[in-house]
Amino acid sequence: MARIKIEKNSSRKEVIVSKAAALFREKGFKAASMRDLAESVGVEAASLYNHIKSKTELLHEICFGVANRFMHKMDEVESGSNSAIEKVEQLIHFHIAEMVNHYEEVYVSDREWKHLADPYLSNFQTQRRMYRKRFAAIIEEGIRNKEIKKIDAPTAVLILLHAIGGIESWHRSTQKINASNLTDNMITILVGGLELK
Amino acid sequence: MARIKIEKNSSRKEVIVSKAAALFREKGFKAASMRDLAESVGVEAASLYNHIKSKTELLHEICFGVANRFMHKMDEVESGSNSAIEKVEQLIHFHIAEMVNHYEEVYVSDREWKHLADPYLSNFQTQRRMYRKRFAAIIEEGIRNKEIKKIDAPTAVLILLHAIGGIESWHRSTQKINASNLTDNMITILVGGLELK
DNA sequence: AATATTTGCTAACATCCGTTAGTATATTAT
DNA sequence: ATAATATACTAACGGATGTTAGCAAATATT
Repeated sequence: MARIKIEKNSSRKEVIVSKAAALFREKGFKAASMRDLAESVGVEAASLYNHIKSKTELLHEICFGVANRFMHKMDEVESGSNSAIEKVEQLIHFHIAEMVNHYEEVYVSDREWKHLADPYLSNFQTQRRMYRKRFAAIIEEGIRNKEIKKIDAPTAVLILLHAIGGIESWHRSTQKINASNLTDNMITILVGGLELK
Repeated sequence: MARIKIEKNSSRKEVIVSKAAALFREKGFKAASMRDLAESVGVEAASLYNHIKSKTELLHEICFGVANRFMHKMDEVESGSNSAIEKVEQLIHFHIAEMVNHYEEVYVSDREWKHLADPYLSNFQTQRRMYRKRFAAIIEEGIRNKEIKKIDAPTAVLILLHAIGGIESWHRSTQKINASNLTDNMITILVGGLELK
């Protein structure tokens, strides 16, 4: 009889969530079937339901796991006493690190949250909006302090977040450029701009 | 008997493709059903098949329509005699204009192309790869000319494309900032960077 | 060793999906 | 007006999907 293998400090549910993240990333939430997931876990589809309530619960776990980590980091950055530019750089660093260390979950949380069901959906959207507002507030602080150019802060936030979220293509060909180089490049471009002055 | 209303110079198929783009954007390709589409067109599901071959064909039409427009613009920009920075700005302008004028199609082409079936899938991926290479070549030209900083050109391209592709949130609240302001902001940030020097 | 609990399996369900067949009706061409 | 074509409808198909019920085996607890 097949059995879900667990590592130390991890439940069978966590194994399933992790495999689900990989599958949802590859195929999309809707296109990934519970039978696909079962195969990737090494078990029959029905057996999954001894550990989880529903397919949607898997998406909850993934999305809110990611969102909570970002919120936590935002608390930390906000309460620090660095300059606005430094705070922005801290956040960019964190986003890239999350993208590298929890690629599947972050990707799914970014692209598949639409398939959450209420009340999780509205909850998630609210959290996301909050996060962006707090990010924008940091940029506005930088503008007041004359560290940052006079730009539309919410737009800048969207640009930053989507620029970072789009490293998926890089992730596929890992050897081409490593994470540290990538981070340097991103911060150079986003903070310093393309133009050589 | 219901009948698909057409405007001047547009076939019924084009109406369906256009409605499909809106639906695929809203729900995702897999989650959008042909019965949903039929309802939005104002007709029974089976009737759609008098005009199209399959659901996937709708995705082809959308994705390659968008891809062709970008390729065409790239031809035009490449053959011009502007500086590299100017070429980059031309392309950014075009991307934003496309995002504003053909929002649903561009969005779907960006996020749902995974659900294309071969040989369309590989065809699309190749075209996309080509486009990015040509974009990167312009940036590398700018680096050689000392117009642009020494950065990793493919990374810069990904950043630019994803930054622009992420204006979806802006599009939802149209009144907040208009297209021209947005474009200015984006070019300022992406070309000039955040930092005030 | 005996019992209780966890975990997995097979089988099946109701529902939704894309699509086709066959037919009726509206429009266009003759 | 008649014929030909384009368009829409109803009905139904085969298959995939998420999930449940009921039972068997493995593991943990006593």
